[in-house]
Amino acid sequence: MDRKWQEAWTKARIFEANANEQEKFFITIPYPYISGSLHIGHARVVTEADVYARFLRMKGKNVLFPIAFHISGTPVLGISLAIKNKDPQKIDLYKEYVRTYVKNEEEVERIVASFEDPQKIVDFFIPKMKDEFSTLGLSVDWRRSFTSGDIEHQKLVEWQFRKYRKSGYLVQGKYPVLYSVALANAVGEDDIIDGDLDPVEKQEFVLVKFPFGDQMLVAATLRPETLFGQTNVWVNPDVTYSVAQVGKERWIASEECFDKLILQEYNVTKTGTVKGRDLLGKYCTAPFLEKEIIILPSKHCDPDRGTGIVTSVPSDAPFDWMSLKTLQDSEDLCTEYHLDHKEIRKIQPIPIITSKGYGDLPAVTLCQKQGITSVLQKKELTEATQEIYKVGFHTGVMKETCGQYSGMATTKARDEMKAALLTGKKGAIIFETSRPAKARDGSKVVIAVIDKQWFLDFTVGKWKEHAREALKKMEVVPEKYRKQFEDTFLWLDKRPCARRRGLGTKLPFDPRWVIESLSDSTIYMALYPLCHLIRQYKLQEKHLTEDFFDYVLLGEGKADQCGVPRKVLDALHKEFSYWYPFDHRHTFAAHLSNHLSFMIFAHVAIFSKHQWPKKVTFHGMVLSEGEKMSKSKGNVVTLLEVNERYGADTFRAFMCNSTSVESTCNWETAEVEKMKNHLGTLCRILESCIAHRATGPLPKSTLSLISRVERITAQATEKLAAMELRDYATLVLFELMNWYKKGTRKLTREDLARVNEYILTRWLLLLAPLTPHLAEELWQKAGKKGFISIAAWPHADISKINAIAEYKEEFIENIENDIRTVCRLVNVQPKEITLFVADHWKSELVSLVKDLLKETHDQKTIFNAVMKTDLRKRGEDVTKILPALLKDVGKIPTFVLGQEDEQATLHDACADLEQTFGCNIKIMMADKTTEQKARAALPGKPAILVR
RNA sequence: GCGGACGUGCCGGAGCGGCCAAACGGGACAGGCUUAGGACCUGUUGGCUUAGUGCCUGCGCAGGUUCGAACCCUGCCGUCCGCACCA
Repeated sequence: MDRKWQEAWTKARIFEANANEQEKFFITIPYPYISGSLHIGHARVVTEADVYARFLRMKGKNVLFPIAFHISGTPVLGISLAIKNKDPQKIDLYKEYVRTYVKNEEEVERIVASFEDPQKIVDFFIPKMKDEFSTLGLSVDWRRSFTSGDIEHQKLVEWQFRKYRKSGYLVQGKYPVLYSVALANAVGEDDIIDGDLDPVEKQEFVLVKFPFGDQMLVAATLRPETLFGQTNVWVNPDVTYSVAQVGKERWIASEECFDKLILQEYNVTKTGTVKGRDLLGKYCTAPFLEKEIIILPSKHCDPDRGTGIVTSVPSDAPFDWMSLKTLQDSEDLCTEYHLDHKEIRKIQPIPIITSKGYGDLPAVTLCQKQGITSVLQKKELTEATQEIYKVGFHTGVMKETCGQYSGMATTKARDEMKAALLTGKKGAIIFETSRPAKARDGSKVVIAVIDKQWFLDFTVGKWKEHAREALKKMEVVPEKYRKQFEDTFLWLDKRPCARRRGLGTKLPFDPRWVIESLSDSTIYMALYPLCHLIRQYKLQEKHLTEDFFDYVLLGEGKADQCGVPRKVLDALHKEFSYWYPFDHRHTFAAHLSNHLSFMIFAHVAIFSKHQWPKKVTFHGMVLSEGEKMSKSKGNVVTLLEVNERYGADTFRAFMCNSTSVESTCNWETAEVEKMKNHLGTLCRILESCIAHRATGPLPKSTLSLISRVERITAQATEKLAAMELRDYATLVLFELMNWYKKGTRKLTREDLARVNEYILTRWLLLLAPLTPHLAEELWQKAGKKGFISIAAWPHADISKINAIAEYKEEFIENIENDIRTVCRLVNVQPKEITLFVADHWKSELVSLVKDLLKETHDQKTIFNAVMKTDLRKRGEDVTKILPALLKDVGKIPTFVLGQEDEQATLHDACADLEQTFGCNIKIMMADKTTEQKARAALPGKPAILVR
């Protein structure tokens, strides 16, 4: 059934939107990146956008909902490289993908082999992705689809970057990246073994230079603020260090270190070596202290970490403290290294930082506390180091031993001391990975500094100011994300925007660089109004010049210079002006700090104010059976599976009904099955409505049902307009059904048929955005003309909303429940039930109190006010009732019907109640009986006597 | 570390100062319908309470503000998300 309607829609082209006189609505979602089969994560955003788009279309808007595809970046390239390199895993994986579409094994082989060419991957998967998306029943205008590799897109991006450059937003500079020497390339998280599980970060070490004769001993530290506590320098006695000319200086450091420095834009010439052992016992000059300190042995200096030389701060570094202690406690060890044991024993830790609860010598204190007695307790030492770092760094204050930095917070001292080292040429910077890491080919990952990296500099000029202005005017749903935008805008600084590899658009003025994939996808929505027309008019690459885009998008520039007839340009400009800006972008919340923010920046950089984004909405993530979807867990649910097992409507209904748009959706097969089941029931009910219809006046007993239907219509409309899809779905899938069942239970066949006639169209229309296939099918079965997908959204007849009728129904229901409670408590099968309607004066009292409550909740005030009226005559009773009433205002009925109406309502329901309880039911006025029980009656709560 | 969000019944999840023992959905239990199963219908599903439509306890934990708090404030505990060159 799904396929049938999808084809019918395509054939009738009802979702192809063109500029016209109608009010437009242009909704977009992030174009998906090709990565094999689409799964329910991809499907969430499009489904939600589609429900909304369908609603607005039915509301009479000219809705454009397009989808394009993103192919930029390294992943697609990575696939083709892997296949070129005959990577068996990747080949198998892609064979499997292809097999889902192609049955002939030879053909599968041929297709996968062709993937050596990345374009072939794109060519193969794009149509499949469109098909897979289509199985969801999307109301997408596919004519306007393109990929980020298409020439139209590339030309647009080139135009965008030329604009950036003219505005001074593009700058060049040095930049550290994760790098593999063997691959001679930068590597991303995906390229690193376990890069996703244990991310590799870039750490900045400060190199500290120790004058040592005419050379410099170079140590590396993460904590320059501790340098006043230096007592000695550690070198590894078993390591042979290198000596190298670095600029005008001669440095001593590990060979590995120099290799890294070479990659980090240092001018290094290795000139010789020196054994660690030979440095022991000698002295070098410590920066800040400006005095000689001794060089001592430590086997824990790793030549592949920093420089392989470590400056020792035993007061704050547990490793240093234990190393020092080992040496001090062992005369033999000193003798082995030809050190004067007495001298070594004189070395004392220097207190430098006071931090909460650790005293002056946190390393000493903590080692004692944790029972650390040996340098070999590596794990404990590392933990202790981290703890001191955390506490010392965030709560610490520099002591009087720290010269001009005394009294300063450690965080501040750190920055200032680092700066002092750098400006005084006593220090430098080296980048290290936060953990040892290997690329997928096994090669070591280090950090390289790229020179002349292109950046987008968000801090230039009024860029941020404009972005904030755009944000201010933009609708953000949920509103709580606005603050997150503001915060993001604050820390956005310079962003590298080009790489040396990957698919995408080349920088027009520096074609060695490819524009990075998040930077090339910030204004592509501007192509949706145009792309199919550019193709229709057969415009070529040579036409898509700066002038072309200037004119079509901005209405400025020299229109005659691009070789496109003015008429065509005007047609394009007109279409563009009609649609742009987009009215709504629906996105994953995780995209906020990058894609969405860049999108806003790009728009304010390129477009004028009236073309800035109008609205952004966010959805939550999708879990599968309570867990993140991943191939390794095997819980990825593809759209192909969804289509096979459940069909589009079940998917849509589940997705929208299971959770609110902004929350996490948990896909649980058992729950989805239930939804499928429910839709089956719903379908049967609607079919019986179709089969059994008649025109004619509706009986009085359906007043409340009609009221509810109208109310639900109004609510559904409201919820949809606010994109509160869960509430909408619950209303039309469940509430409407429940009220229908309840409200039609006791109707005659004839009345039922009339209700059916009334409700059927309404119900189908309300369902149409959510379950379009089901709605379309039943619409046709009911003999309605045209597609329900483009039928007019129903108006709620507010005048039929009858709160009193609804209340009366609840009133009777409450009585039923109360009678049941009483019967259960008394434990009798009732033979006769008497209902006593409360006295007239009680209605007066409750009405009065209800009014008074609008003003105050103060018991005294209310009591006094009541006593001023005629009710004073009932003073004693009032004193009894009032406190109870005020204690729980829930007891006060929504409407005070009054004695007459209450009695009449009970009379109307009497027959039903008698049937329900299988006994005779008497209704009496409480003031017309001597029965004690009757005195308990309250408005809305008749007293009940069971016999 | 920085920034943000969340914590409600057997479960998913509403509620965002009074109408809350808590919408809606699901599960479980009991009954009806049925050859049976499914579907469907009815009732029950925190504790106490056998003349009663009530009372008590309860919305992560501990306090506070208020006539009144799941909802506001403070602290604590726990869970999740984002932090850029990655799509």
